[in-house]
Amino acid sequence: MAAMVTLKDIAEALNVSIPQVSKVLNHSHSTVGVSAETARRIRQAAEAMGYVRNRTAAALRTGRHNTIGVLIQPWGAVGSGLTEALLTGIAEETALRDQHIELRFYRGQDEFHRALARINGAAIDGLIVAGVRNSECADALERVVADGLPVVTVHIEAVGTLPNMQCNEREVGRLATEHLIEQGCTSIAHIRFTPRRYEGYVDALRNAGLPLREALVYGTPHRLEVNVENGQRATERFLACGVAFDGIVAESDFFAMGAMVKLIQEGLCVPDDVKIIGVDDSPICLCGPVPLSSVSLDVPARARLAVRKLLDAVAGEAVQSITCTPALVVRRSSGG
Amino acid sequence: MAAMVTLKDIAEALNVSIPQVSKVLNHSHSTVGVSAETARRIRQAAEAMGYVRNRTAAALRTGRHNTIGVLIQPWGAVGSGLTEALLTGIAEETALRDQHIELRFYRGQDEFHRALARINGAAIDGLIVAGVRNSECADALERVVADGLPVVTVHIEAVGTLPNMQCNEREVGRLATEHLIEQGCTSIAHIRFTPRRYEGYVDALRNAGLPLREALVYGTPHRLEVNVENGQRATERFLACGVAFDGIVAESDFFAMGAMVKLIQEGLCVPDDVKIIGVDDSPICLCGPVPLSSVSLDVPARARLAVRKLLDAVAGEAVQSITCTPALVVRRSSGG
DNA sequence: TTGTAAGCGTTATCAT
DNA sequence: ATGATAACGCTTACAA
Repeated sequence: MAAMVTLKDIAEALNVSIPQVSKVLNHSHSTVGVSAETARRIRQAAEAMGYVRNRTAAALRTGRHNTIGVLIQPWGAVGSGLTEALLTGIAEETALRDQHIELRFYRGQDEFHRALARINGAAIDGLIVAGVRNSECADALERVVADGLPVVTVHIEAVGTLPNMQCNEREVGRLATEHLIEQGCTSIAHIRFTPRRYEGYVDALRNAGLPLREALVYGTPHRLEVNVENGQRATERFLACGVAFDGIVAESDFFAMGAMVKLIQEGLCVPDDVKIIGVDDSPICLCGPVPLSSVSLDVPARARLAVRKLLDAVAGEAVQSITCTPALVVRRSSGG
Repeated sequence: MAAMVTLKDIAEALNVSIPQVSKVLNHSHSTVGVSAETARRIRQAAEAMGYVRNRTAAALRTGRHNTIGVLIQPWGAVGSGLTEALLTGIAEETALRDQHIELRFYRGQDEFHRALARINGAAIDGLIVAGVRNSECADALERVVADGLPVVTVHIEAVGTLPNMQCNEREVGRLATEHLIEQGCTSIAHIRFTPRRYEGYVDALRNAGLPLREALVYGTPHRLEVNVENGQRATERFLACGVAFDGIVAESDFFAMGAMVKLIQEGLCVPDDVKIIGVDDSPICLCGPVPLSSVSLDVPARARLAVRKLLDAVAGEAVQSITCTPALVVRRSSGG
């Protein structure tokens, strides 16, 4: 480890006291209590000697680490790009505000608790959590909050009293379905997984006076089953059930891609015979035979919001959940 | 901020000295110099009072932060999942070794230098960098190393003297091409971007005594052009050039997906008429009409290796670049 | 085995 | 405007 320049080194070199140097270099820009001339000399010396502030010492003294913990469960289907979107969003905002990121992943519930214990080692000012799935984890988080560490979550829906940066999930289903209706579809199938989006789908049909047909709704119970294969399987069912359809609302782009592939295999044309829309606006939307329309959950924006709100909380403000509006991303698969 | 229990609190509660408590709680498991009984009491009290070690104070004292910096340029095409694979690989290994991660992204060269300056604030023991593209950045890194902060990179090829966890890139091209040859292809096209993989492609053709045809090689000069559209465009060219072909080695899964889509549109059958293989083994391999064979660069393994080697370097060992061997992932698109 | 003392680099308080 | 002094919580020598 080479020369690690400290305040002391500069103070000695200039024959001034350490606090003087500290005030000039690290106390933002309010150079109160230091003459302009001394300040200039100090700044110059610091530059020349290559001073870089020791964050650790400052943190120990002030109790502020300028670091936020990020605890996430790899999110969405692998390949959806949601985790990456979340991280880059958080990273952008933290960089803007001169904050650092301490990252930790977890998978199951056991890992969650261990990860939480580790990351909560008094080196962060607050915590962003993505992927809290059950109230048991939420309890652990509430305890952390009670201990003085602010927490903001970025997840589908709020758990407990933790402020969550969320999307209007019902609107997701409604938006997608309404879009297909506007494009002229009158019989719309749905590949589902979560209840809210399904409700939105039902809302849209109802509002348009279209019937809801059981045979045109296919659901998978487990997260892991949100994949291309199940999109294909769902579409096979739709084709076999005898009820004609001209649109598919898939609540995941993976489902949608599977549906598209199956339809084309069967000689149908997308979007002319059947229009399709997915959810997530993931990179795979551009990988198929026809570019896939989708509903964006605007993860990067929510991530940035999470950082801002967390810093507010660190500053002592009370923060609450925020619900964002999903956005339509129209491409060829929906005939737009 | 609620009760923050310190060594002092425990020491006072038990009428022992602070160092005693420190030895028992934080000095791993070598409880030398402390009676079994005292140790037991201390551990019990710590548990009861909810002690959690103040990493910041320990770091200030010891100079060891148990934290590694991760500085990455979002990697590969968006959606390739490489960034996520890299991060989860690093995270797994660091978790195993009780290390923490400080994360920072950068995009252009300017951001690189700013990010490097920020992350190098004496709160990390070493640095993993992914995405160094030019020697100018490498110089900055070498300076950091000279200042005492070990650096390990995870990139396509080593830059300067920085130890790099890399893949045998020539082997990537060779492996993919040989696989198609083994599957019976005798006229293989190539959608290229990097020189090494192209060389591997040429090697394989040569070894098999197959001719190299200019018309069956299509390349894009810029990274950003590694996408599905250019895969389609390349395939159009191949189809139009008049030279028959029965295989395509695409050096990216995106290229490969574009090729697959185009071939099927033209009424050709994959893999019967044309076999295809990509590179990256990304999630999109499973999104098309036919599951895509690919060559895996084994990013997670290289990420874990990077952590291990970096910690070795932190411990004072000299570390050198390591070259991993790519692995074939056979799926239907190559007839395997 | 146990306790005392010093110090990591910074910031905050209080004299001067 | 400036400087002396203490303190953040922990670890390491060294003395008892």
